[in-house]
Amino acid sequence: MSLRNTVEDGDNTLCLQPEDSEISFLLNKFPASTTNVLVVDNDIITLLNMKTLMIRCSYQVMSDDNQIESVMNATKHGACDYLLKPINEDVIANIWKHIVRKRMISKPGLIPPVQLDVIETNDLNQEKDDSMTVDQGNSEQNIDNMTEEKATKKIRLPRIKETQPIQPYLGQSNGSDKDNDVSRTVSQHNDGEQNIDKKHKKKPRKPRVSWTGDLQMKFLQAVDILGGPEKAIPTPLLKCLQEVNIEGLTRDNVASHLQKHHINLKGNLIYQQRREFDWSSVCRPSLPLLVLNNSLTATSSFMNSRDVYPVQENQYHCNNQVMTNTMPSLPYTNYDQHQLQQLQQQQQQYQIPHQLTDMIRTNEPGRT
DNA sequence: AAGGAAATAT
DNA sequence: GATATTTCCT
Repeated sequence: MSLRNTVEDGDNTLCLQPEDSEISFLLNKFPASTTNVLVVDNDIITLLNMKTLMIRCSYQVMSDDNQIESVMNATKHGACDYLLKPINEDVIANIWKHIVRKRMISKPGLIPPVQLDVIETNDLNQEKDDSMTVDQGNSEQNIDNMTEEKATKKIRLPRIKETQPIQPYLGQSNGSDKDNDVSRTVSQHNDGEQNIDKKHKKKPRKPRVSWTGDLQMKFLQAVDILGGPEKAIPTPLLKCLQEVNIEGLTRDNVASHLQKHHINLKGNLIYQQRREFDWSSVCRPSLPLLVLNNSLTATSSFMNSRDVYPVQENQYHCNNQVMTNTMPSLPYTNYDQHQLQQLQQQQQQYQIPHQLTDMIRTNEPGRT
């Protein structure tokens, strides 16, 4: 299955050049109904099924094609994606993101400032739930446990800083009534006793930046531009992001997100494999194609789990782990037929390794 | 200012 | 309890 915005405009330079007016529209929601999808398969039943799915997701199905050549053609013309079945509906529902992403890459300068998805942390919204908030009260105990624990690692003094005469944090005490809840009573009790310590002088926190959607997408692009996660460092990263009109981020925001990004990558078993292949060289000018196999769902380790973003680079989920497929991928540059065939053969030889999944199972701690 | 870790919010 | 994000420290 290949996907592109249209195959009609004949030139094979990137023909995805959004108009200004189109862009702001895009940033909010890409209209599935203007996305043309070419479905290719040699089985007519599959074709029909796929067509149904596509239509259900409001895509325009141009044709149900079973010609390999169509794939090649589409690829040449900038297909964003190439999936093997079976494909679940989530994948389909999110196809449009590729187009948005591609457009962003092709015309970063045109993109209007992205409004950060900021979550207001209103102190007064404490009233939302009563689910186990005991922690607040316990945190003092924790400090003791921790210091003990830290002794083995690094000795770092707990952050206790008293600057001003402590002002008891009343934020939640005015929670009207509805606190017939034990946890709260407990914590309040503690506060009453020894509020002389700890950081009760709550300095207002910055609103949280939510690294989802466009922001995350651009973050990843910026990381790529800087030479990958190992080379990217906060300040240049911040500048990159500002260049694509993302404003309002601080260096700290970026640094911390980068930190998390690193942690995520380290958690990835196959990270080493990934490093062996210089993806950045492939990904930069255009995205690699991805082949999905069996029921593995591709996703980005960088996205939040609630974000369905099925085809990010070359990763997929497997047994709750993010795996990386090291198969060489097809960039959509102007390969001649022969080169394409060679690459395709390489791809076919490469099966997403069931050995890997087996290996992981074997290494799983035995359950009882 | 980078990197890392604690604190805090979700 | 786990994660995400901010804040602080070296």
